[in-house]
Amino acid sequence: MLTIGALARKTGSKVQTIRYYEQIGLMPEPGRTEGGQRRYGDAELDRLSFIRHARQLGFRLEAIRELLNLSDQPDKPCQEADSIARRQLKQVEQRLARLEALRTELERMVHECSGGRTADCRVLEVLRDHSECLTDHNEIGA
Amino acid sequence: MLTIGALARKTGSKVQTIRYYEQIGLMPEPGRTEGGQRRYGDAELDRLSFIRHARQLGFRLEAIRELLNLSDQPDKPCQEADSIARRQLKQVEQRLARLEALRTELERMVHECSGGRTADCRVLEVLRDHSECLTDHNEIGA
DNA sequence: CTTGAACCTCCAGTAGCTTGAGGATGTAGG
DNA sequence: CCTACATCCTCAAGCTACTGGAGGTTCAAG
Repeated sequence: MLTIGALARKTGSKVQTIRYYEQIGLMPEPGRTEGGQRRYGDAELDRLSFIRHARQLGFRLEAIRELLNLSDQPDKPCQEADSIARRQLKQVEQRLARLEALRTELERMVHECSGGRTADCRVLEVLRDHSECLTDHNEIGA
Repeated sequence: MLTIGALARKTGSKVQTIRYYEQIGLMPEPGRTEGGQRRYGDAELDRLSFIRHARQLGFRLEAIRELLNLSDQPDKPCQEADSIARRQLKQVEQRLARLEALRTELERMVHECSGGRTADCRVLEVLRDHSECLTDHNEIGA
């Protein structure tokens, strides 16, 4: 039986985050000691690991909730899980493209700022001047 | 003279976002019509473009605030702007690395899910099983 | 039995907006 | 000049995914 702190250490989460997950119904209400402290078993460790891992992969909590529901019903076709992953992949690729453009621009900014005065500084120019923009002007994603 | 809606269209922002920026002091209070509607000139258009662009480059509003303060005092050395950009570049490179690992993992998930039942689905397996994780288990960054 | 780390609940705050209610303004067409 | 209606206004609350703190209790070691 694990305390909440031990569970946090094992999964790399924070204690408050676990309580938050419980609050929003992503983690179940665990057993308690006489004194009211939470105690966790292996099922909860697995579940939280799943959540942690999915979060690190960029899944939103709602998507994770869907995935957890799916994995509770193993006889359903997995199309749904697949499409969630596909959606995720698409978003990741968009973010990558934007970040790569951003890196290029920032590298240029840093290289061209050679320690002059602000008035000559490319860092500010690049941000001021739209025509030098290498990125497309779409939404900034979540 | 631009209405707030026209300014929004020109910069690709939303009307409410512009009002929000005004509220937090990132945009100045503009002139108003007799009836109380906001009217913007070129200075505001430039400033908002700057903000939009910087946001798309991943700068936080606080960093943007710093940059705007800098660009209001063009006689200062630009070291400060440079160091902001450098900080940003470092973060971007970290995010890129994480996202690339993520893409690999998601691609694997999507390719290996061959339309079976949920119980056989790699998407859920990969998320369940830590040993298959290709990403490092660090913080998910903002 | 004491000590101190770890636990508890509840509440507020964070970023960066977004949405909605309920009402006023501005402008184009008739 | 008047009407319609898109756009504007303010204010307030809501969103995601946590994080931090206050103030108090429990647990395990020594």
